[in-house]
Amino acid sequence: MTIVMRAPLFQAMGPEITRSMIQNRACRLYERGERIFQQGDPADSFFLTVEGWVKLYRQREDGDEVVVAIFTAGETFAEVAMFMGGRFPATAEAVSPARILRIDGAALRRAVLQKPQLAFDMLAAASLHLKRLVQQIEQLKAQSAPQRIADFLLDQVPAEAGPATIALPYEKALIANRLGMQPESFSRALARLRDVGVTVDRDHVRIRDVAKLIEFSARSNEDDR
Amino acid sequence: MTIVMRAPLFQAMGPEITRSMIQNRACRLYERGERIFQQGDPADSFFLTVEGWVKLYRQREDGDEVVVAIFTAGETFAEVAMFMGGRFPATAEAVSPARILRIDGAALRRAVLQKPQLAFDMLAAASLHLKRLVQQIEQLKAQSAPQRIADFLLDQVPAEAGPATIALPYEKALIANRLGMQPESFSRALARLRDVGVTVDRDHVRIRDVAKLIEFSARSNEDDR
DNA sequence: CGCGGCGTTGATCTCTGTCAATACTTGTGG
DNA sequence: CCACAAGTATTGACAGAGATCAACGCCGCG
Repeated sequence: MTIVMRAPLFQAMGPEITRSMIQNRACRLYERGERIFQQGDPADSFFLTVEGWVKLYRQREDGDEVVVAIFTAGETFAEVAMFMGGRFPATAEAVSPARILRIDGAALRRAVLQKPQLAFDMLAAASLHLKRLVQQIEQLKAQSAPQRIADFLLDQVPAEAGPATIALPYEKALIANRLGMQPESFSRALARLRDVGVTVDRDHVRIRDVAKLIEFSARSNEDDR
Repeated sequence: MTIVMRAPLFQAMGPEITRSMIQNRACRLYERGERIFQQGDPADSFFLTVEGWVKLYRQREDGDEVVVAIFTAGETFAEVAMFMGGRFPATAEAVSPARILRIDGAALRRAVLQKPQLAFDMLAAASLHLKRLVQQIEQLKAQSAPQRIADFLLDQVPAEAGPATIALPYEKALIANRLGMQPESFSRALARLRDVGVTVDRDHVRIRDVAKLIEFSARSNEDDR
């Protein structure tokens, strides 16, 4: 439960409200592939990923799935939709075995009215999500497939220069979808990154020099916060 | 000022707080092309478009502009960024002569603490913006240029069937950017919509049968709210 | 050992971006 | 009132990126 308390939302809430909110078995284990909620369901709760990976995607009429976001330990999702009390505009599904905490919307709403400071934290979460979506749009509109992959890899790496090795956190097909391309294109584009010092073995990616990859990706300034 | 009061945010605020907040000449006229704020500026206010059109875009290192959203009369923008008190992650610019109300962040923050209900309205606005961004991502990832244009046109039309005529609200190059394509592609793709009953004259678009266009666009269900 | 899921590779085709030339509109000044 | 310039839109030719379809390889598992 320590990870729960670490989420900014719960820090602000204070231990007593938190505990009252996440009492009885609200935390559940989902198998890989299991749905957490479905596009169109009434949005009466939101979620905190305690462990594992979750994909949030839109289902299109033509049967295609479009991944909008992917969450992992410590991240909350669907708060804003829940707050509106409407319906979920997307579907959430575990892409690995995942432990997920469900938080009741009505309870949170009451908490916010009691402690307005909480609203700021909700907005902080919304802000973060907005920023990520904007970033994604920017990437889709202005960057080639190899550049988007480079950005994705760089997001996984703390360092700003030197060598690094990373394990791809989930299936390549999912990464491809997240990045807005076909699995085949992902494979080819990743191979093309060999020129800038990226080599692949199974699900392990070795970057010879992070700085070089940053230069290649032409990332725009991370001039926020 | 009636349009100000109509914005959900101010409805909830009540007339007295509203008036105290938007007192002295906070409303300003911007010329076409004038910046309202710039990416990286301290985000100490947010804005309500009273009249005209505003584009919100990211400036990339390579000089490209990526339009993230476009706002018009009655819509607020940058609330969430403001609330975080950080810096604007994008630039806002008037694309037509525009009358815009600037609202002080600190004042709003105080108002929220006084009247927690306001927080819900902030979250509502955030929710709307999030939903739009998600929709945009879906379109970019899963739809061809003509389909994206079809969706754009359909957003301008209230009807669900029958004929319609619409005036494009701003320059085609801007629409093209918003839809993630080059002006040339926009021109060609729009021409290709002739097959589904769309004809263009200057900035006027005639749709012979809206239902047919909906079918073509393969829009996913608008299953929200 | 054989099967199924996942990933890669190859061939081909379509769409979109790019570069360049050409209208069309609008506003300005003679 | 006309000529011209600047901004905006369209059209053409071409190249490249990525999608699609198909085949194959790899690996884990029953």
